[in-house]
Amino acid sequence: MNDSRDEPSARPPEFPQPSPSFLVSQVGAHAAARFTEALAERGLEPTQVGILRILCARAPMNQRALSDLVGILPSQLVALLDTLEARGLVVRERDPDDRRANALYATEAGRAEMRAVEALTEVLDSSLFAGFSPDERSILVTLLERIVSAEGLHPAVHPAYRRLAVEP
Amino acid sequence: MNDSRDEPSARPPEFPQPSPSFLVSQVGAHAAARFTEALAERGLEPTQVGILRILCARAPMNQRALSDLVGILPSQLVALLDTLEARGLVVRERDPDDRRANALYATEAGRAEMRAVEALTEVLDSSLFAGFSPDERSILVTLLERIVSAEGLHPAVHPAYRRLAVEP
DNA sequence: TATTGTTATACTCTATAACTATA
DNA sequence: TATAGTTATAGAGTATAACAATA
Repeated sequence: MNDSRDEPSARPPEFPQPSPSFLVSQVGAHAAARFTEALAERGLEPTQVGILRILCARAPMNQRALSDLVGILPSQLVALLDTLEARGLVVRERDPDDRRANALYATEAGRAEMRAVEALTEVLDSSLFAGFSPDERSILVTLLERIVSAEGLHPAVHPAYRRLAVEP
Repeated sequence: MNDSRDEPSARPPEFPQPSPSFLVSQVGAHAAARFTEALAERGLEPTQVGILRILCARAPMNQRALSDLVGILPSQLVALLDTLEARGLVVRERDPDDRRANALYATEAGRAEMRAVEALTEVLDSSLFAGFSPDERSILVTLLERIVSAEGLHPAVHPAYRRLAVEP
């Protein structure tokens, strides 16, 4: 780690200037890794949080709709929801209108867990953007949100669930 | 205003403002996915390019050093280099100073391939940052590079290759 | 004895298809 | 017949250990 604050990174001269795409992917993967680390302290994985996040915002929802939204196969959703339900964060209720379908809800404990994860994320933000002024942080967010919008990404769905891909 | 038009994804009100960490990870994963797609047209995978990039910049290098740098296990490096060597992008020569070790080099074809990948990356940049002015693009790059520096990332090594090292 | 590259193998994810119960 | 959820299984990917050659 570098203890000099605003000093530009010491780029080895033999490596060319990386592209903006590479940079955002590199920093994004690092942020994801640090988030995964932080979550581990609560015994959670990013995918579980991704599902919990959706169910806190959009309930009830059946498994097919959830599968389509986040891009996780219905068959793997089963085990994922089993874990979340066993921990009391989510419930499956039978949909009275279609008895084949499960109506998924986040429980109150699930909402509390989600709030804890959000607190943990704020700590991560403080660490990752420690050298940033409020203005700089806000500029970065604005620029990234324009890409989210222009690329048609769902604002709360992480694309890595759809397929694990690495680097540009 | 902008309901379900073909307007780029407005934020559904039930989802809270995402954290900067989530945003950079989300956009980064999307950029990575698009890069993977683009690479597929050349029959390459991101990991192969990551190795080729290193060997174009730093040669000769043995497999142990490469493994340590990019965080790929020595055993998986074998098959990876087999593929790159079979395609003529990389060569293994025996290190005369230490006959256990291979001296790895990118070939001229490997360098040409790397240039093609860089051209392809520029196309991706143009698409991903299409709505950005040169100033905005440069601001984003500067902010991201400060994180690369502050977090001690190697400017040319993608963190997703790195395994979580377990100390014995 | 330790290290480099390699192989063999065990383990873990992911994807596909089959099964059930509803519709 | 088709669909929601589940289960079973095959395939891909990843990690660990053993091995030969060399130091």
